Amino acid sequence: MKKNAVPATHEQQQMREATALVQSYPKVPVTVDCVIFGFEENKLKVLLIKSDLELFNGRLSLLGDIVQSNEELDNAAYRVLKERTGMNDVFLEQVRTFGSPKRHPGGRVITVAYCSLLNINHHELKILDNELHWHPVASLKEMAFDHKEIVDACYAWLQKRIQEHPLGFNLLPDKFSLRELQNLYEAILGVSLDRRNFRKKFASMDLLIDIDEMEQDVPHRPGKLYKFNFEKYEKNKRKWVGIDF
Amino acid sequence: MKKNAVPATHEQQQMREATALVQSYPKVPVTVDCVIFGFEENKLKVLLIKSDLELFNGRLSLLGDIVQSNEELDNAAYRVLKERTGMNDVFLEQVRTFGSPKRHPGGRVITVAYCSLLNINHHELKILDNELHWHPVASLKEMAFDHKEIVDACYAWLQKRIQEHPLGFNLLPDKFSLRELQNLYEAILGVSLDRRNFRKKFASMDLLIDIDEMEQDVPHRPGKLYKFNFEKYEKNKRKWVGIDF
DNA sequence: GCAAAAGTGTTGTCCTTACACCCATGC
DNA sequence: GCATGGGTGTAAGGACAACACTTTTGC
Repeated sequence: MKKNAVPATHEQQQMREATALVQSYPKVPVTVDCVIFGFEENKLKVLLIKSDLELFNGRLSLLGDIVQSNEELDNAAYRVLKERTGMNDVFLEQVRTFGSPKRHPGGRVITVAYCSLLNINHHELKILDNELHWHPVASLKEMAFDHKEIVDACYAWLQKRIQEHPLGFNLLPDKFSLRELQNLYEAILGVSLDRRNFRKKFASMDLLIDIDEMEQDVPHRPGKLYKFNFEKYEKNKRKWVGIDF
Repeated sequence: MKKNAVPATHEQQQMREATALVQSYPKVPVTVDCVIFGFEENKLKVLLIKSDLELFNGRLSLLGDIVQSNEELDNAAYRVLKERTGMNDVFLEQVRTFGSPKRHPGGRVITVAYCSLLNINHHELKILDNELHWHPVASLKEMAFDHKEIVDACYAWLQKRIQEHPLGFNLLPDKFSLRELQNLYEAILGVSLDRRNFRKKFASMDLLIDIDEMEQDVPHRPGKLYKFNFEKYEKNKRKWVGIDF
């Protein structure tokens, strides 16, 4: 649509007002921090570096970065993932924003926490700067900033989400045995589950594809391997209504 | 602990580094927006104003404000609530952060969305600036900024949360009938529920206190009034483990 | 007495849980 | 042949869904 002079000027005037308003606001640096979970040796692990800041004396820190001026928050998180693991087709979801004025010793920084799940074996850690490594979640002690609190929040989020959505499969290889799947659930939820009931449960959901292959190189009877049927799940997503508290 | 000169200087040096780092970061204005839900005439409603910005030509907007330099995010949201409803003992929870670079016409503004629940009758709207009013959620059309998207996200959040936690009672008077409670659930979830099963469900939870009062001034047989037993609920919060998707 | 909503039980189905034995493989 | 985990079925109990009639009150 072609604009004539008068409304264009009026619009421009309104834009100037809006811009002036935003420029009058106090500003604060905003970062994203990624809590990247993986599963290895039957343990839930999280990808961490040693903090850059001397102040923290080598304590562990999440992978994070400043959000660039014209960058979507989600994209900033994907960028961090890409830079550190080389992957961009990874599960990622915003969890919560942490903005306590004292959380960063250098001044106020607000951070948006993202949770990400990936299969450790599929992702070579490209960059070993700052001693990038996987750490078992269960044995984390003090961390830099409020990063322990962020990890705890994401872990609680994961525990809840994994019971309601098939996120867990992002942590496993494409092909997995029911034992691996059960180990994953037991490790993340911190419970032990009845093997027969667990298998029955997944059998009744009918979301696992039997690919007619067996485990290799295990020192016992090999188990069958399965894939998760994401298409079928997406089609039949249930709308559950109930009251339960 | 008294510090001697050398470590103090070292610490100060580290602090200067940290501060310099933070000051080098790009900065962006951060706001909070409150999605304040109420329940009236068997409808879920949300508290909105008409946008200040001429650009939006009177479209509806959430209640929000800039986060002050040394303010906790939660406190900023409580402040907004207090300013508009006069109340500070209100349910409030962070839901999600919206940070698309184009969401504000005056430049980039990141906003942290909060969801809040209150009983409309207990809260006189103190300030009727900008035509502060309750609007039925079901009939919301276009809104200013991305506020429709934020309301939708908070509504979805509420639908999910109300099934797992007793949030709904924040929307009702202290004393309520089972009918009112059921109306609330039906309105929020958008379903109709079997009256007998609904009552049995709550009876079996044993979290409603029969206060031995009846409804007044209803043009039909009055129902019993109840209070919700928050203490008992807090004590017996269940740890549920199951897989369901 | 009529309109309007309150209050109340039973039954079948399904899901969950608890539980024990034989089987296939590597060593 | 033994150690290790794979694979399977059943029975009981609890939760949920479906369903209809009587009671109380205001008018």
